[in-house]
Amino acid sequence: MKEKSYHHGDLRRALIETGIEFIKQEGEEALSLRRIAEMCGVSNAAPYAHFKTKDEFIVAMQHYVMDLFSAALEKTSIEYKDSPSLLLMLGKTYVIFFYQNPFYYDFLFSRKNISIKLSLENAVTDENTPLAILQKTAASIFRKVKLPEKVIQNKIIAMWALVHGLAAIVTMPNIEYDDNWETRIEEIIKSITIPYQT
Amino acid sequence: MKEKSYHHGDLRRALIETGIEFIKQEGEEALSLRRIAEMCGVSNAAPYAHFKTKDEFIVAMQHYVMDLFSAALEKTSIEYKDSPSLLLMLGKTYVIFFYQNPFYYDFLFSRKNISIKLSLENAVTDENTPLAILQKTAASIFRKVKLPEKVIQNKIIAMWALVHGLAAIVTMPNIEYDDNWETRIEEIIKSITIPYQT
DNA sequence: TTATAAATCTTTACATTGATAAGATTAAAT
DNA sequence: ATTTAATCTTATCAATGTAAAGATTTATAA
Repeated sequence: MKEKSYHHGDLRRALIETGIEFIKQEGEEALSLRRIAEMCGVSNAAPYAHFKTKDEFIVAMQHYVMDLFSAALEKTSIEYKDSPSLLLMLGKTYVIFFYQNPFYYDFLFSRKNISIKLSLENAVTDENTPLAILQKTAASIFRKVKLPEKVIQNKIIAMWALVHGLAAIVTMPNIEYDDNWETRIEEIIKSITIPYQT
Repeated sequence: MKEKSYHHGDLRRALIETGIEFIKQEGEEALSLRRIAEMCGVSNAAPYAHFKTKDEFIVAMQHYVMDLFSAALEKTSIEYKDSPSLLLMLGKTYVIFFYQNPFYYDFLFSRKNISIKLSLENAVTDENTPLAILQKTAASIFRKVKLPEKVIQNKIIAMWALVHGLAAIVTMPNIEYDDNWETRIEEIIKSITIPYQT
């Protein structure tokens, strides 16, 4: 731990962590590379030794946050292993993760940001992407009911869409709702048996 | 139609329409107020006679696009009035709207942008917001089944989350899927009767 | 060890952008 | 017709991403 050396020592990590903390509180829109550099005590051009461009920096942070997200899902996956409410709890975890850090939603999923490959059909279940985890669980549950593969695939996507949409909704800044989303989310997911027509 | 007068004549409208066309093709991230001004044949400061700030310009465009969205839903609402598949078709329209113009999704819903008030509980059904339209329809359908009000509210939110999430998914740039989303969407929405547990 | 190379950081500089101020031109109002 | 308000232009500024050139430290190789 040097006091004030020319070299920072661990700038790359410092930039990422400072940047993520900033995004967590103020959102990506407000993030300026120069300010993050300043917060880390280095000059404005220093980050360019570690990231070719600001976008590359963003991508690095995304992977960091995406790992947090995956970890949350995996934790639930283990905790509720073999429980009949596993899928429900996974969905709840999905939503709560963003509910607790609203800025992460846009940061991970806004159109220009998505650097994570997602696959719908025949998910690569050996990967630990959030989608893969959800897919794997949903698939194993749905397959217990004998149904055409296509229907199962559709159900998986529907389940994903439901929780993803809920995440989008609960992170909207101008949404009005009475309190306790956290308990409500579970009820909403359960209510999914909607009597749509034809 | 003057050829080249000092005054533009209808600059405000021109800016909005040019801006929206730009967003439709390149997304909001790429939009610069100066470039839009240039495209309209005026100087860089001209827009400030019509919008105090860039954000105000953005909000104006959002309302424009949101109106397009509402109109699409209302059209479906009329077309399938009294049809048993009304809700399904509304949901499909919701998703297709963004599927056809992916950049609109982020533009309307990205966190910093949402200037439209949304209400979950006891929706203001006399307004023509997309949510209100969906809510009104869903409510009238769900209420035919005798259920506690809270359950109905949950189902409404679930329905909204499902289509909103689908919209988010189909507009993701890195998502892989085989063709014909348009026909698929309907099947996915229908498959919503998911056998979740507990 | 020492000379050379590579990595990391600073300073300077530039182009783009949102925004403001001062003034020119036109349209509206009295 | 004179005044007033709206609209537009031409500077100008500060913040930002980024490139270039050089300084300082670390790593490598002789």
